Amino acid sequence: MDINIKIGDRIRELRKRKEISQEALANLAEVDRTYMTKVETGKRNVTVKILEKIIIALDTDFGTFFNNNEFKK
Amino acid sequence: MDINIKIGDRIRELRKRKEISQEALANLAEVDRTYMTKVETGKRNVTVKILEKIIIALDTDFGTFFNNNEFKK
DNA sequence: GATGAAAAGTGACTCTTATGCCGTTGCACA
DNA sequence: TGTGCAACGGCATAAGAGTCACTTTTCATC
Repeated sequence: MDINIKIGDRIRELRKRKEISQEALANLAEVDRTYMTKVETGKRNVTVKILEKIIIALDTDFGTFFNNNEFKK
Repeated sequence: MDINIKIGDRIRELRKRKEISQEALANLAEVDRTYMTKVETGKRNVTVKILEKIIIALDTDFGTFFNNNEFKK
């Protein structure tokens, strides 16, 4: 599966777990609300810096974010 | 520490473990040799797709790549 | 120590794409 | 029928991807 879709799915999963909206997460990560939609739906190929902002906004870290079966070969 | 430097360091670590040159890794990942240098030294803010190519070239996966103390908060 | 080759790093450049920001739409539900 | 949330398309601009000529470092061998 496409890596951007996997990442979008993972962001959505962690966001729902926190019970916040895309807009709230976007504000925490300091990115645009409509951009966050595109990231979650796998339509954007994000850079590491942006992904870091989102991961921090989700109150987690890269190790935890990628510690998921979808990211194991 | 800057996330791009952390990632560059991690790539270097795994590359050395495989005992191959930047050029060899660059060829495997299908990126330019000088581009690989810049990634390893943290001078590029790579996109997820490029990082994926490098991770695959290193014969690993995202889960393993980020399963490292540098990526835990 | 000198020397040469392989490996790694740098600066500058073009081309491509990520990012930020619009307006608008669809949906659920009070 | 209005409000919150999510998704879409398009555009401008900033920044990433890709490449080249050149320099510096590394290191084995003399």
